[in-house]
Amino acid sequence: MPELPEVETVRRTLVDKITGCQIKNVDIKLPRLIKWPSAHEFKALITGRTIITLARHGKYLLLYLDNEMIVVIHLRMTGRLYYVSTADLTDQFSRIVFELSNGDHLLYADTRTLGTLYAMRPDELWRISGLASLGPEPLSPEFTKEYLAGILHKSKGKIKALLLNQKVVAGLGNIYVDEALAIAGLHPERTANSLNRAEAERLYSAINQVIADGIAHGGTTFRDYRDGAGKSGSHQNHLRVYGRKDLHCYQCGAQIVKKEVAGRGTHFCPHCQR
DNA sequence: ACAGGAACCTGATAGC
DNA sequence: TGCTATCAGGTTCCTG
Repeated sequence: MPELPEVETVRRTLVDKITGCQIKNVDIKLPRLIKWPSAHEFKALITGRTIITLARHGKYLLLYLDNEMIVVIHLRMTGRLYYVSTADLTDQFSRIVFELSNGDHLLYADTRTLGTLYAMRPDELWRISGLASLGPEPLSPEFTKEYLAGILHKSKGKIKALLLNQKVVAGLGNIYVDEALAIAGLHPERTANSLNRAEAERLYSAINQVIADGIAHGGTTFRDYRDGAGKSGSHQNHLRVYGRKDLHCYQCGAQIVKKEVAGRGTHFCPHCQR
């Protein structure tokens, strides 16, 4: 479900509400979601601690506590993290409930239960391989045209697969990759090293643009995604190709194609993207 | 290096 | 109406 713009929106809509709150208790309804340490230790480590801040790296959320511990959360496909004010705990997919000392709750809900949670000190974060190996973030100083061009040049795989790789760029997922390729006018099955300089620069700009737009619109809600206040995003109203199979391309009128590429449902305009 | 498939899960929806 | 197949915003692991 959530890609960088969705996870960042969750962070922004949550950080001010929970900073300074003490975690009075943790109700772990589904212990197997806790990947490190044991669910029992997880609960002991964070109960009674105060939340310092909420950060994000790629698609990971990092909840900093006042005892040097960091609760790391990955929402995977259907995870949702949101603030519930009046003990309104009616979510049927509620999996982990953080009870706050002010009487409110920070709720982790997850339909497919693929999400993962950890509690670690900063020097233990290397254990989360996906977090430790993240590439640069779009819109960051580390993500430069030269960096992307260099990666493209030495990669022989399909451009779609490359962009889904979190080691290459942190935070892109299936929706935003399709959208970035649409904006750049590039076919998802192009080999990465076949892009010329101008195409690489178009792709670079498209990635930054689509991520910035996604954040500005509060993320894309197709089904499950909600922000930290339980609200939907609106970027689904701005998508060019994703979810538009057989509909007409806004630019040329051709029918949008959906095809499996790199193991994922992939949408593109066969006329505009080459 | 890379491709493809399976695995981890549950539920909505499309099709018959 | 009801049953079945397919698909889903992600990541990791295994095989070829």
